[in-house]
Amino acid sequence: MSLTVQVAGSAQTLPAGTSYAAALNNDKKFIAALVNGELRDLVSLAQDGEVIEGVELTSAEGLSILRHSTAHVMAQAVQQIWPQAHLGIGPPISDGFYYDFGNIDPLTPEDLDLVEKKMREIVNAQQKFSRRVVSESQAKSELAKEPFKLELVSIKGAPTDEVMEVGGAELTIYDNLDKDGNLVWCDLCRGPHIPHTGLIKAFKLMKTSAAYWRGSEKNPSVQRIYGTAWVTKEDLNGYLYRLAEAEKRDHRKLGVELDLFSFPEELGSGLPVFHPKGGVIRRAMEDYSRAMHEKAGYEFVYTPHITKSNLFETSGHLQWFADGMYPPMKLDEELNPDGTIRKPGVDYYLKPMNCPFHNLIYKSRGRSYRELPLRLFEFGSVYRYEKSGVIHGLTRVRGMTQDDAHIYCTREQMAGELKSLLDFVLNLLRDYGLDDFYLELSTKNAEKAMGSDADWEQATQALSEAAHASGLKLVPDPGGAAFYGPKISVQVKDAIGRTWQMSTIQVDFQLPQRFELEYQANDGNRQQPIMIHRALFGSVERFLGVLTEHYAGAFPPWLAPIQVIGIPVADTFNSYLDLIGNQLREHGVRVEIDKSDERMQKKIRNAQKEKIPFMLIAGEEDQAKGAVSFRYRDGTQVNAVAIEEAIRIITDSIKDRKQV
RNA sequence: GCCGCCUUAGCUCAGGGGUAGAGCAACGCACUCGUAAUGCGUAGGUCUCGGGUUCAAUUCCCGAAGGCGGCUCCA
Repeated sequence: MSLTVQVAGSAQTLPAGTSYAAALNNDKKFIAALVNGELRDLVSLAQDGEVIEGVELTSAEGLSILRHSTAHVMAQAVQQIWPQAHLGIGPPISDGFYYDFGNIDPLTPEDLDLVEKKMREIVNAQQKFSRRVVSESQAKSELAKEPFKLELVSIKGAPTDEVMEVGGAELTIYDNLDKDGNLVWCDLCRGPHIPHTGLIKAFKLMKTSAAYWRGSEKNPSVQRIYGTAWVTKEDLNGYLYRLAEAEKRDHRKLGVELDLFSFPEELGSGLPVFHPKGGVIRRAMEDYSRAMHEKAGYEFVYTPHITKSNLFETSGHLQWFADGMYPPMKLDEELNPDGTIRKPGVDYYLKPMNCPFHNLIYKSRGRSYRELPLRLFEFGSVYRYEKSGVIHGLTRVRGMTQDDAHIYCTREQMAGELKSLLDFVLNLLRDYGLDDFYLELSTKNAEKAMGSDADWEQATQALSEAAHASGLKLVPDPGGAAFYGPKISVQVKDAIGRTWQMSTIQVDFQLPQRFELEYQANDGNRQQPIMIHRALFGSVERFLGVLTEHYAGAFPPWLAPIQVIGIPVADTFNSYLDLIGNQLREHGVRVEIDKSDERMQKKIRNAQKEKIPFMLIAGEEDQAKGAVSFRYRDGTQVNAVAIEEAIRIITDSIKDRKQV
């Protein structure tokens, strides 16, 4: 009997019992097969009618398989060292893999070295990965000592994609066999795997941490070990180099080095202060944002940072968001001499969101349909009581300023408003130098939502249409919405490919109801407006943090704290540079002249470390020609530029918000 | 909030039961120089904070605060 299959696009007839490896000509570059769109081991047997393609180690799928197999090697090593350790799950992740273990003490860096050493032995032993289909009862008896695996076997009925140990039609165990075919170790796993461990040429264990079993706080903790694996040592080194580069961009580090901001311990966790240089950047960002909002028809409002609790009762925040709020301040309580309450106090809360305040502005008088859309904008400071473990530099803080606006419009206006809003958002982000985006659509979380399904449906639909109209990639985020409505968030990729959630646009039918917002329609009836919540920076703090990392601290001139530094070849040229500096200042340029006692070389080094966009160097030759010499941050120099030309170059780059 | 690790001068880091060191930065003096570090000198620390053990704690133990890496969560 023979099989007819498609191999790499061409029809072939093969004898029954042919493995995928053989079907693929035993080509060593393949480490797995893609069969009818599903990944399989090479040693599995081809079936009639299948469409077969080879998977190379260097492909995305190949790398995932390599990393998954490396996770198995690590688990084997861990169990060889600590036999009592229970196996959790061990999937590949971007750039690497992890494996979770129960019943094991937290690992030290020395422990990791030990595991790595054991892993090398396993790799050198070239163990084969051998797949074996088992029945549920067989699996349960073989895995009697693995409580987590038993749990996975019993949830197999409802397989989830993220648990790759089980899933698909059958349960499988992968045996690791030594050169003589003896069983060394085995693990419940869906597979596929690389043919043998010898293919693992470059790996490294990166870090350990605790994690919750199956991702839920309610479950027990497991110890997670993260590792990375690559096809070659060069790839591994390249990855480690990229990590080191990313670390150099860390805004927390640059914030200190460039004297931009700090987190004084005295203030408490997650509460930043901005130093003068950080303040310049922040003001430049905010000023430009204000100007653009003004042009786009927004009106500016101001609201206080605290309020009596009834506002947040009306808005529903105390019902749905209390965990994220600072506890209340109780004021004005009066007691009788016996200690009983004579006059109850009032709770005041720091505000976690600006929307209720803007609603009060809307409600301050009757509104006409002629006023809609009404766009209220505020740089609003909000405070959220974030759990201590989640605070992270400027990207996750407890006190922040949102560039927050609320748009009140009619149902008919909503779709158009959303489209133009998305356009406005993306253009503004581009002006700040971010131009690689995708969108995420966060929809209703059944456990944490108020309002009718129909309203949610309509709001989600409108957002979805606006998103599609933008032409950007749209990723669904089921259950990710806030309690009052669905949202689109703009995910921004930075210069080294990391994504950040920045802007959010949310449609809200609920708060207008809860606040009983109204407008008078052209037919004289009273109607309820729809509210759109939106923030472009997300928070000014986070945006500044992301920009710092995006630019690695080398801000474009329009944002740079010091735009130009004058460096004299010797101090006799100080006054000549002062002349140029004063002209630049008249154009509003932030310029300093370095008149310190240092040598010129040292001044250049200092300016370089401060990442100042323009160094203007002047000595005898320049002065004689009425010129200056440019040095840029990348080391290039342009000598003998006439003063007028120099001023034009600098002011143009600032005006155009160009990077230099 | 959970798990682990960390906290010594402004920064980066040595050190270690008998109250401390380096480099850079700061300050002073000399040097006046053409594209990433001139030389010499001076000053700077309740060793994060609070308890405990000890004749003696910055060092060992406990707790807190802050930080870092994850988990969970999120602008």
